[in-house]
Parts: sequence; C-alpha cells; structure tokens
Amino acid sequence: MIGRFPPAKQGTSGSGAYRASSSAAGFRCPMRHPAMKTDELREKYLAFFESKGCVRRPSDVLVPRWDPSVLFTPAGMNQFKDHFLGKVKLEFTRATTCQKCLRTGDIDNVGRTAYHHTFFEMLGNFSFGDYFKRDAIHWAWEFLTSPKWLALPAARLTASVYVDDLEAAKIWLDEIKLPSSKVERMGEDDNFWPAGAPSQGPDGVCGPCSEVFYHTDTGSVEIWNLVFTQFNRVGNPPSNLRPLPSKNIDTGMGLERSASVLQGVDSNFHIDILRPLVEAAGEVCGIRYDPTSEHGRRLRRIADHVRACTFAIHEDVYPGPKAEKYVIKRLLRRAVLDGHQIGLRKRFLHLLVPKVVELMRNPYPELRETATRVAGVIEKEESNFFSTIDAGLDRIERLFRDMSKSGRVMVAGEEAADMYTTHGFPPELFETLAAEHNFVFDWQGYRAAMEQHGIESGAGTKTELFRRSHPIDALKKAMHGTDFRGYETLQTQSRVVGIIVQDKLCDFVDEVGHGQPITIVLDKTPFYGESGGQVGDAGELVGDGFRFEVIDSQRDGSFVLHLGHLRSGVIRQGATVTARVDGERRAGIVRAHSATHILHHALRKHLGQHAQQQGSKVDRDWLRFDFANPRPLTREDIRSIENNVNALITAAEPVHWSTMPIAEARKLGAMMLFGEKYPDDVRVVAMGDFSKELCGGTHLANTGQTGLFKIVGEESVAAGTRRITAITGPAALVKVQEQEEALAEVAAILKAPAAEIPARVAALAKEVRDLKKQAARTAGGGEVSAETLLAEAESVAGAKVVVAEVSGGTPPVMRQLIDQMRRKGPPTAALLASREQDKVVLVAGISRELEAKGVHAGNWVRAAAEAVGGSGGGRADMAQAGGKEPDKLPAALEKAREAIHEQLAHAR
RNA sequence: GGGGGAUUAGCUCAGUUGGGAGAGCGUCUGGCUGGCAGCCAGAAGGUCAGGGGUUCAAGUCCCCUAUCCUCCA
Repeated sequence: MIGRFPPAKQGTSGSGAYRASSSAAGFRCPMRHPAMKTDELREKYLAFFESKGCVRRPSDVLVPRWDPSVLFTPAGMNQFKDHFLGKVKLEFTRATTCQKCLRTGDIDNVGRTAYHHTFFEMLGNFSFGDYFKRDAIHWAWEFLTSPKWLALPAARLTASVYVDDLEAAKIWLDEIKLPSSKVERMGEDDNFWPAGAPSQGPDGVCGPCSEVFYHTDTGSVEIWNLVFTQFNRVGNPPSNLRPLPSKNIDTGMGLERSASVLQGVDSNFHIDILRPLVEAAGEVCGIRYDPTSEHGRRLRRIADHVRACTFAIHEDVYPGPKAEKYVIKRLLRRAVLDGHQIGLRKRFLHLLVPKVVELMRNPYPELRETATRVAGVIEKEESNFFSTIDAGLDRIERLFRDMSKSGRVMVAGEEAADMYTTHGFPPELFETLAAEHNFVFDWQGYRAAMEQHGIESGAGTKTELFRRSHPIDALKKAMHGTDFRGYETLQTQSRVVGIIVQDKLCDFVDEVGHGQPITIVLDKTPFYGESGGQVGDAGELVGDGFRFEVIDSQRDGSFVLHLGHLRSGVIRQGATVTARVDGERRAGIVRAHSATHILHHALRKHLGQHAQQQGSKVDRDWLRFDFANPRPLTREDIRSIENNVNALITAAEPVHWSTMPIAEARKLGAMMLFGEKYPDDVRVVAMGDFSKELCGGTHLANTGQTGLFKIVGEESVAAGTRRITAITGPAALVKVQEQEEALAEVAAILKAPAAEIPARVAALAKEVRDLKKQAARTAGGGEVSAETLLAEAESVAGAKVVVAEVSGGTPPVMRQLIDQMRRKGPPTAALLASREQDKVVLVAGISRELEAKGVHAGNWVRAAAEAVGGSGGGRADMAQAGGKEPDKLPAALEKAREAIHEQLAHAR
C-alpha cells in the first residue's frame, strides 16, 4: 500500500504548511498543536462515536476461548460476529471499541517495516443493520479533519473505493467533495472483504470497502478501512452477489498507525507508547537504539513480541507445545534469540514487562495485577530456551568434530533442520557457530528440509471456520435466554419452548426408548447448565401424562439445554412441566464447588499469590483444580493445605453471593481470571472474610456443610501448572474407610499392628534383596571353582583347554569362572555349559594370547550350540550361546572339544 | 491433530551389525594435604521408564503405554 499514491502535493507550491521539520529526525510535518498522545487518540475516537450514538464496549479478550475458529482476536469485529450474522437478539445496533488484537501472519516483517506488529490495537465502529455507508464515510471524515477532533489537513487525505461501488464513490466526490484525483477505484483484491470474494469466494456475507490514506512527503499510510457488508455471495459470477436485507458497517482504524501520523513519526515503533519500550529493550541489551541498524530491527522485534506475550500471558496463555500456547512460546523465543544475537547470554526479556505495564496502564490497568506472574513466566521460558541452546551446543560440538575428522566443510541443511525440529536449536545460531568454525551453512537445504517437515506434519485437523448453524439459533432470535432459578430452588413450574431431536426443532416427541438423547429448552429452569467447570444438573421434567429424565444439562449462550430421554407419554412444545433437579446429586456438586473456592484460598495462602486457578472441573463430591506453581507439591505442602481447608470447613463460615457491576467487584478485590470475558454485572461469591470470587456456580450456605475434604491426587498438567484432585463429603469418608480396610488386611497378613507396617515391609524388602544377592553369589559356585576346573584341563598346543558342565551355572557365574581361569595361568580356552529347565546355556572364553593367534570364542561356542539346536556368538575373547535340547549336551561338549582342537591346530 | 527425539547410578550423560551395565560429579570409608571444584586409594548405589514381542541371547530390534523435550498446523 505504501507509495501507491504520489505524494499529495496538488494545489501547493511545495512550501509553507508542508515543509518538513528539519530539527527532529523522523518528523515529517509540523504539527499545529503538540503531538497527540496515543491514549488521547484512543479516548477521542471512542468519545466521538459515542456522540454518534454508538455504545462503547470494552475490548474483548485477546484469546477468545468462546470462538474455536481463531486462536487470537484478529480484528475489532471479532466479538460482534454473532451480531453481524443476526444470531443474537440485539441489545444495541451500533457500537464502538478499541480492540487488542494479535496476528502472526506477517511475523517475518515485524521490526523490518514501519507498520507491522503482532500485537496491536484496532479502533472500530460497527453498525448492525443501522447506519450505513453515508454515515460511516461522513463520520470518518469528520473525525479525521474536524478541528475539534484530529484536525488532520484534508489535503493530505485520499480515499479508495471498490470499482463497482458507485454509491461510496459518489459520497466521497459529491458530499465530502474530494477531487476525483483523490478517489481511487480499486479491484476486488484490494477493496473487497473478504479479498477477492466476488470471483473466488467464499460464499456468505461480504461487501466492498473503502480505505482512507494519509500522505506524508515520502509515502502514504492506510489509516482506516470501512467495510460495507451488504451482500450474500451465492455461487460463482455473474449475479452471485445478493443484497442483504440488513446491511452492516465494520470499520477498523489502526491505533498505532494513526498515532504515528498524528505524532509525525516515521514508524509505529516511534510513537509515545512504543518508542520508550524499544529504548528500554536497548537498555537491557546494553546498546543504544539506532533505528537504521540491524540491532535496531532486533530491538523493535523484541518490543513487539514482549508486548504481545505480556498481554497473552496476562490472560493465562502460557508458552507451551499446542495452539495458542505454542504461538506465545515462539514469539518469546524469537525475542530471546534476538537478544542472544545482540550478544546477551542471560535472561533479559522479563525485565521489560514493567515497561509494557507502564506504557499500557491507562487503557489496561489490570495488567498491573498480573505483572509479577507474567514476568515470572517469561523468565522461566527464557531459562528453558537457554537450556535448549546449551544442550544443542554439545551436539553441535560433536557434529563439528565429526565433520573435521571426515573433512566435510558444509553443514547439511538436513542436519540443521533436524537440530531445529528435534532439539529446538535455531538455525540462525547454528549458522553463526558454523561460520566460527569455518564451515559453510546450507540454507537452501535447510529450507527444503523444513518444507518437507511441514508436509509430513500434515495439516492436522482443520479448525471449523464457521460454526455450523444450530436449531438454538432460531430460539436466540426470539428470546434472550432461559431464566435460571437454580440458585434459589430445585423445582420450578416451566413451559417447554423448544424440543430438539437430532439437530432439528420438533413440535413434539412421543417415542419412548429412543437412542440418542434429545434436548428440551424451557422458559425457566432450576437446572444448572455445565459452565465454569461445574457439571450440569440431572433430574426430571414431569408434565401431564409424561415424564422426561434429564441426564445432563448444557449451556448454549444464555440458554439451558436439558439433555435426556422421554420415559413415558408425549412431550409437546408449549407444555407445562414441573422441572425437578436431582437434589442429592446437586448437593454433592455444591459441596465440591464450595470446597474448590476454599482450596483456591488455601493454595494461595500456603504457596503464594501466584498459585492462581488455571482451570477446574467440579462434579458430584469430586473436584479437579489446576493452578500455577513451578514445582511439585511436597507431602508436607499437601498435608498442610488439606488441614487448612478442613479448618475453614470446621469454622463453619457463612457463604454469601450477590450480583454487582464488574467495577465494584474489582474494587472489593474479588478474584477474577483475566482470560475470561465477564458480563457487565457479575456474581460474587464470598465465604467468611477469606474468599471472594467471581463465580456463576452453585454453592453451600455454609462452609461447614462440606463435611470432609480429602486430596487424592497431585500431578503435573503442563510446565508450571499443577493439578489437585480431591473429594468431599460422603465420598471422602468412603475413601478413608476403604484405605483403612486395605491397611487392616495388610496388617493381618504381616501379623503386625498398623503403625509398624512401614518398618516391617522395609525389613522384608531388605531381606529379599540380601537373599537374592547371596543366591547369586553361591549359585553354581558350590561344587566347582576355577581351580578344580583347571585341574581337569587338558593341554593342547601349549594351551589349557577346559570344557565342562557346571550344574546350576548362570551366565554371570560361568563368565566369572572363566575370567578367574584366564587370570590364573597359562593361555586358556574354556567353555562352560549348564542346563536350565528345557534350555542350555553355553559360555566360552579364551585368553588374549589365543585371541591374538586367531582363535575365536564366538565361532567356538556357536559350533557347540549347533549340537543342542541353538546358536550364539559374541566377541572373540568371550561369547555366549544357547540351545533348546538339553539331552544332547554331552554331544555338544564333545563337539566343543573337537572344535577347539581344530582351532588351536590352525592357530597362527 | 501430526512429525522428530528422549527416558541408563543421587545429578549430568556415554554405551557404534544384539553377546561381560559404564564415565564425570556427588555420597560414604581410609590415607595424604593449609587455598580456588585439593590429592590418592577403596566402597556403596541400577527392575537400563512400564508392558508385550522377536531371539539361544535385548539397554540395544519391533509394537503398545506413560512422562518429558522439540518442531509444524
């Protein structure tokens, strides 16, 4: 895009208002007022569109777990997908946001160009069937040029429109009064969303767009993209663009780009919220930031990546081997590698986290709350990466030695690719090391090998880009959701508003004994749909002449889905039912859920505030809780955490809950997870004065109702994350009783009191070990010794020859005997054999002198083994064989004598 | 989701067509010795991740499982 227009010099004689400032490098045009801060730009934008009736919405999370089609939020419109698709009942029809985004498509350009980032912020305004092209264009123009807002000189601005979008062109020309030379018409590859959609697809919602450019003396910057989604594409051209009944506006204005224009700097990395970070990166790397140097590029990359990772880790996305976690790991390692190539040999990246937090504190004050943990996670990953490099260095040293030995001068691309894919060793570093040893590095071969690796890894599973439509969508248009009454009651009188069988809405079901569960939606319900880790309720729906058994409850948005089976009668749309939750089951779930909160508190008290929840699952008197901790818990840790939880249960602290605006909950210090997007009003569950958590789940009235809490497992789920499994109430009691029972059985077997069992078992284990050793020492050694065997030896050609059966001789014993004979005297050749059930074992050994003469123990023992239906082999001085016919052992020994005579006769 | 690799003494690791489980550091014992990883001698310590298979014979080859590392999507 850069440079598509000639510099906008029309109508000026190249002087006055456009004179580039010569004082500060990078300042291309003089500002009429002090350069606008990025924070101010962000706020002005949102305020401006609020004044146009848009609802100001907070940024969605960076990692939208609710949206399986993306790993990270890629654009401002992402949180409004369902709004655009008409899938939800709208609470507002126009909105404005500043959205944090992360994209890795252009990752290789980051640092090299002025405008590429992985992490960035996007200003946007959105219309869902409300205002359209005229307002969108007029407002964009007003915001950019009005003295009250950005006050950019109109002469510096141009627009582009889609070639067939006469409507947009007309607005720019006739209403905004841009000269026709400043309105460029572009094809579908540039000015259509999705790019190339009319001819290439995909089918679905699409539309032309219009971009606004700002021109400096050296080039132009695209600062705003207005997308007019007005068509539904159906099939191939021609006439495949059907007008949508409801037209939408989706706009995006890059915050960093726009700030760079307002601040008159030549790169996004030089605006007020980024340049200090780039310079801080220079500081921790011990160099001064020079924008034009190779190191300058590296510092910009470090700044970009550390910003991205800080936000992602803030939302609990730790570096790891899968999906979004892997993206973060790669970003971190790239940044660390840049530091390494600048010359750093120790951890440094984590030192930049405070700077990120400081520069972003106005829009994202919550970063402060996790800064320590974020820095810790980054430091850990840095240190892992350095270990990876160290381990790789050993391997590479070995490779270099081999290469020198064999006279090779080029590091093969395959070797480099193997070092990278198997051991994580970066090729850039490999190349540097190779150069130091005067080896050539084969980049071409490396790339080819990596491409091959990509093919072999396969495409994996393709993520579903568009969620398939669901019958629930029809309900979503009609009502906001199911009214959940399960906090106060376990039984309601409800009305059936939806019956879904195999993904289709039905009017009634009368088939009793159907296989697949069917789904019932009610207007109100006491059933808790699975969410927040708590499993769904079970129970029954009973109405006039029918009974429906609910085996599970799920949630879809704000709807509760009752899954189960019709047991009798006919269930109809509109029928009145008594919805009744299985109270005993729910009670167990509630005990486990409240215990989870108590456990969370105890973990943080005992291990430190970093031990934050990473995920949980709550079932009937059973819970699984994942939390951040760098090392396994000791038995003492577990014991004292368990004690702490049980003490808080015994204290019988009251449990209260209330709903309040999220800001108020934050003020109260309620524990919240930053990877979640919370509604405007949140539910806060408080226990005594020790725990306050945002939580939608169901809880006890008093912690004492938990009964007993018992930890039954502690394990690792990922680097830096541990998992505790625990049980509560009756289940905990049963478990303890079972263990008591098992212990009693063991005590009975040992005939020892329970308390003495450990000592008794230890003594038994030692005894077994000692007996085994003794047995090994005495086996076969009882009757025979090296001396007795030698005494019976015959002399052949100056050598002693021993061929004998050693009853009960195991291979180690026979080897030892042969060793003793060889050490004792003259050159000796010995072959010993023993029977072992239906097998024969043969061991042969010869003195070095005989080996030097060409006698071979392996050949010898093989010759003998053949006589007992086996084979064998080994080294020249010691070999081993086996056979399967013990009866023929005497013949084998005879054969052995012949064979050794033969060999000695031919000895050199 | 897929590819590659690892798992051997308390720790770091070696173990090469399948044939006697090793080194360095650490520990213990004895001796020598004024230093910063002091030196010498000796010893203890292993279900070669677990399970199955091939073989006369498996740390080594094949299959499965677990855990970890690593790359790709």
